[in-house]
Amino acid sequence: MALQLYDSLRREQVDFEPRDPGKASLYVCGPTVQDKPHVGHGRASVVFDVLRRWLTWSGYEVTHVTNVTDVDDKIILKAQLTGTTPAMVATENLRAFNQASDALGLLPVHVQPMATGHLFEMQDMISRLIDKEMAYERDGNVLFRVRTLEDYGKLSRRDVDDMRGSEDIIGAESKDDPIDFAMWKAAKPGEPSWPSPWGDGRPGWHIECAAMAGKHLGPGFDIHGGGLDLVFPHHENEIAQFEAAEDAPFARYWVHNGMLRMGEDKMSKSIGNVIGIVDAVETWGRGPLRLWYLSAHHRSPLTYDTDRLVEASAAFDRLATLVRTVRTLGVDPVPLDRDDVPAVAAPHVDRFTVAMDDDLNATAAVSVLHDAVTVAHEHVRAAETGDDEARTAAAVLAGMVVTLADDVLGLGLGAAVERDDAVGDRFGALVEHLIGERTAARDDRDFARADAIRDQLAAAGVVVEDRPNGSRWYLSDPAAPVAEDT
RNA sequence: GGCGGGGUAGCCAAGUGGUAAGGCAGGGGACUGCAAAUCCUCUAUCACGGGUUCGAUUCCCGUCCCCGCCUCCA
Repeated sequence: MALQLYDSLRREQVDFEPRDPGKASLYVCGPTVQDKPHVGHGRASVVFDVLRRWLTWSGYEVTHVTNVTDVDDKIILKAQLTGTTPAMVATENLRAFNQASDALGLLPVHVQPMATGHLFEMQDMISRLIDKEMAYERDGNVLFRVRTLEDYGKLSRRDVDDMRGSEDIIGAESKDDPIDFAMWKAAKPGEPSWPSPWGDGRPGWHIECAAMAGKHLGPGFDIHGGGLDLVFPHHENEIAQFEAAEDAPFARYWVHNGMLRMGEDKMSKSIGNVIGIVDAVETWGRGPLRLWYLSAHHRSPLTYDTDRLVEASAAFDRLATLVRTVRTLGVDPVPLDRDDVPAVAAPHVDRFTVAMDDDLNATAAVSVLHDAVTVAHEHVRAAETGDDEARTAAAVLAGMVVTLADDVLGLGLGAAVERDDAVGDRFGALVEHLIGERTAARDDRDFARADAIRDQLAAAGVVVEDRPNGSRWYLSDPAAPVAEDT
């Protein structure tokens, strides 16, 4: 059993067979840098980050490209409203986007092409379409002649005869056909523009992805991803332009992520319910946030809701607790080697693999992790009464959980626990001293003093728990607020 | 109106032609000086009505309801 993906174009789940054996190419539509990224962008980022991580785990050499749209109407408008330049708006928000990506623990993409850096490639593609008479110039604009493509609409399953057309750049009456869309837009006063065979202007949105995916990954690359809301017109038009210009298939698989909702409402600036990615990471922590992102199938809608983030935090703590508990046994979790899976871990790894291979069923995969945690805790119980074999099993299972959670799901579980070590290096002696005093008090059955010390430590953010083999401590998570917060 | 996706326990959410994972919350028990953590345990006629079938939550038809896209959007 190997990876299967649901392909939006074929409308069914199909085997993943890459263009080049052993390699996987991934193009994901990135942001238009008009504003700071919000948690909706984060969902798409995380979904495809997990896909990329799973492909890598599965042995593929992955090339991950995510573009940046750094020139468009909204960026220009934003610049006009704030009295700055489109380039400054784009640069500032691109920086915010990359900062948010780091906070989310996204693996850096291999190529981050920008529209303004690919004017030549876009103009070249447009020229070839004009030569083929599949595009035409009108008042400095260039439009794609939709009806010249027999299979236009195959991705979004739209019939050209049912389409109304839009006035994206010039009035419908000025077009040969109202449904033709702009590939090159003639310059308007005060707007950024570049020279072209058709006069100064700037590229249309859809042409950039067609040109850049083609340039960086080549015809027939493997996976094209993006939000479900991009299916039409964006992706439909990408396919149209690319396949018309190149006479070659564009992408082998189309993967789309579902939209994010804010309670009953759609996340929308006008409602004022936009949550920034960096804010969300600071509030909830990377692990809980990503666990929440993965709490629904990637094609299903997902709702941003405080209660659900609290649940995700609790679920994440359950994973972290196992790691901490295992370490109190005097052993460290043993990282999982995918090429040499220990027998105790094998059934879980197999189930995890089946789940992920099944169109990236991360929700089921997470449940496998939870099952493994339960089994590991059973081993911990036995280990605490001196069963060395059980101790080893617990360490192996905990390591498996950490490796899968971090390498594949990107939760940052190991890092969350390492933070305790970092603090321990500086203040550990102090904490240990207090715990020693508390232990002495408990031995004297002076529970009032023992509880006072525990309360004191708790006030400082140090949680003390008594285990059969002694007391342990760890930091309460600052990124796990109470339910009523926010 | 067109296209598409859904309705599974208090909540979130997988999944299967042979009575349904996991998490969170809650009840009970074990453990603990008390906690915490952990383990065990309890809680679902799978929207409604038909049909196919030995048997459907899972397939088909219909009904009701929800959501997304059809204009910019991850």
